[in-house]
Amino acid sequence: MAREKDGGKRAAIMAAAKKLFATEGFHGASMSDLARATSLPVGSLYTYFESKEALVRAIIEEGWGEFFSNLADTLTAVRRPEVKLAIIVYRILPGLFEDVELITILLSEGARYAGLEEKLEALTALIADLVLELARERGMAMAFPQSQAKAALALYFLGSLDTVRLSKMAGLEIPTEDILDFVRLSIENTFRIDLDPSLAAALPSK
Amino acid sequence: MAREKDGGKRAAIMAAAKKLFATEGFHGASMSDLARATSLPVGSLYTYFESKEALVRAIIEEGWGEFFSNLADTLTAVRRPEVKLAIIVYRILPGLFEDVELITILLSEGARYAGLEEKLEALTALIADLVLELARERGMAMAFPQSQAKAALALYFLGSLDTVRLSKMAGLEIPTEDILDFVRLSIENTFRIDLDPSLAAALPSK
Amino acid sequence: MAREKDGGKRAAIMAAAKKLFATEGFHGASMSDLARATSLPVGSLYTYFESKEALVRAIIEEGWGEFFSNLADTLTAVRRPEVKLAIIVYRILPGLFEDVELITILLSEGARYAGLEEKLEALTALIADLVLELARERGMAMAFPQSQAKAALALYFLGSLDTVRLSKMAGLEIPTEDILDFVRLSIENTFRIDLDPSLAAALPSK
Amino acid sequence: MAREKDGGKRAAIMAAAKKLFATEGFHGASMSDLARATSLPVGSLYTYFESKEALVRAIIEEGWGEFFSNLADTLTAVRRPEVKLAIIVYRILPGLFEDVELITILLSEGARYAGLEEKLEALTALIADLVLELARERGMAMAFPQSQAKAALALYFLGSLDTVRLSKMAGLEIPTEDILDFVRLSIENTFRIDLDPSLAAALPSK
DNA sequence: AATGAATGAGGATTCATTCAT
DNA sequence: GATGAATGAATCCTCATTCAT
Repeated sequence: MAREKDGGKRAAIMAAAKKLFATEGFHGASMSDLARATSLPVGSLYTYFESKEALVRAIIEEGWGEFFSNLADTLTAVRRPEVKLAIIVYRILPGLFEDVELITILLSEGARYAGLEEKLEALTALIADLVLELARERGMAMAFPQSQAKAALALYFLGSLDTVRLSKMAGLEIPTEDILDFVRLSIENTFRIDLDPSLAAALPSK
Repeated sequence: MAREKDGGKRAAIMAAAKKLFATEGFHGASMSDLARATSLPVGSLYTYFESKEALVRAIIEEGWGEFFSNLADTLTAVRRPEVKLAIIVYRILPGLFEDVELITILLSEGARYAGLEEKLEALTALIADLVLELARERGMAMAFPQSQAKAALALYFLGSLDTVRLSKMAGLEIPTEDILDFVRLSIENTFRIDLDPSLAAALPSK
Repeated sequence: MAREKDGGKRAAIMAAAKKLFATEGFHGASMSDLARATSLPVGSLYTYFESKEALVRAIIEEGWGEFFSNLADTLTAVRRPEVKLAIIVYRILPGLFEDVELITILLSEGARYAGLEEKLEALTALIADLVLELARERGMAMAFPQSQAKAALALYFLGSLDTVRLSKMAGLEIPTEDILDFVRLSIENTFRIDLDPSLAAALPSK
Repeated sequence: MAREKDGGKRAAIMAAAKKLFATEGFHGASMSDLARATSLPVGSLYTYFESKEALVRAIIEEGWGEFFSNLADTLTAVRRPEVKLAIIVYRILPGLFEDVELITILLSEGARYAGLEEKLEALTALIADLVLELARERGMAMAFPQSQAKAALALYFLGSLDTVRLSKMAGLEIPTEDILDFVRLSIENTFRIDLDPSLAAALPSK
């Protein structure tokens, strides 16, 4: 039997590539740089990833996948919409915001190869349901028409990602906590809801 | 006397570069591509711009400069803060949003060479004053602490830019109009103000 | 295991580069010229040498190193100073003078990258000791003050190299033998010594 | 009538080029660099010199010409050979050695275009006569056969130039004075002559 | 599977010279 | 004559990928 492809090595490559792509840019980091960073021969990179593109794609897919499945899990596992929101806002978003490297790559030229827009569509769809739920429960007329809700979501999501990115990568002085606070406050105002942190703590994290 | 450096040629190079950088990415567009696109010999590109970096820098500087001076002009030329806001929201932002190429470059790796964060700081400072003015006039307690205002502004600004970019460049289906509507509505809600389009129309555009 | 870096290829590149740099000049010979001369793709040149500069440096280092270690070996392996001189003058110098390509490069712009002056200092130091030894043994008052000895050595060394170079590369009609004869005679006169060729033949060459 | 070619401008170009070629190398200094250094438009350089090559050639020709005509003048104007030698050694050589820039260019790749070897032949011929004269007058059997005299002269001449160059341009620590002293001493020893400085002072300099 | 040398098209940039003005 | 923009071949070097070992 031939040796198995080594999962640890694959992970190591992805980790190093994530850092490199984030700091140097997709084009700024060469496969040789990556080989050096991982102390692996160039050839090996190609036994784990078909191409440089495939590598970014994998990084984005994994990062996004984790974020997205956390989100989906929460939405299905939890019943009360305000708890869903609280978990998103106190656990899932902060987790994503921690990962500046992923964010940077997500917003970079490398994302060209990863279909960011479809991911956003899926996200939008998921949240749209949550919003509907909330509106129904609270007997609210939706503050925005559906189309604006989509714009609102994209704007908030991309806006926070980009703000986090610029803060951490380019020295813009805005603490991630301020961004999160603003997002929470906006949600609370929009849905006239109270997002108590304890709501999020109630459920065990995945 | 020899031929004068041709302003039209310089502009043509910038225009072509803007399009190329936006569609192919800063690294994806080579100077040879640009030469072909402008029907100019490579060498000529370098009589007008010291380097590829200098070229993006010029594009960003020019685009941002126009946007920013429009903004600054409005803020000094107009007295009533709600009119300032209306002009920003009905004239200046739409103008900026029209220029997807600029937006794309602004958010790309090319911006690495253009100090985007300083530009954002300047923008933030300008708007912060406007917000204070508004709050004072309306006798409102500020809805957010100062720090969150900064986060809020960055988030809204970057978020709309990025949403516009993805809509127009990557097929995310969100009309620019929805984005603008959402921004207006948010402002109206935040400041309990009414941003009638006619307020903006009142003043002659620059 | 992948192919090993091929020492023969490295040597072939150096040999071809040596010839090219000597005949065309460091700037006159392009890396493409070298690729053509070696029937190797340009890229391969760079798997063996980091840059064009590194390539000249290697050539100079190797050539000088061989010359210098021959010299140093002789000085330590042999006891009698007149035998040392004889070996230098009948074996080591002629060997160096044979290598016009090396000499040409040594005296060219390429040497800018190779610290010729430090090499000369080292050479001077080595010979200075020999001269002292000789003077002491022969009970001679040194003909020159120390400082002039340094000037004398540099002048003789650089002068012979340059004369050899111009003879062989530019058609100046001075046989290498004449240059060597003159150097020998000068030494014999200076130290009132007799440099019989047989003294040099006595020792086995390295 | 058209404006005359401006001699001052031509001289200024040559002076600046001399400095640039010496410090940056012939290839290292571009015509644009030269234009900047002279505050002259590139085009003007070409109204005074047909090409970059022609420019080095002119620099070498002028520098060498001055040196050589000084030498020739002395040899014809003065009768006693020891005075000739004294003038050469106390006035002409020091003058040449002062001009490191010229020396550097003379020994550089730029000299490729200037026929250095013919110049050396001419110099050799001139000095050979002087040597013969001396030998005859002093009733000496020539210390060297004619061929070695040629080698000796080339070696001394090129050697001192190269030593001066490396001292002043590359930090080799040998004062020009030491070089000159050594040359004088060598001549005095060779021809059993006394080169009193006052011999040189006797004649008015050109 | 592992390795890392090999490849050569393509990258940004320079530069001597020309020539329209 | 003076000017300096125009030119495009040529410069050094990089890099994703392949493939012999």
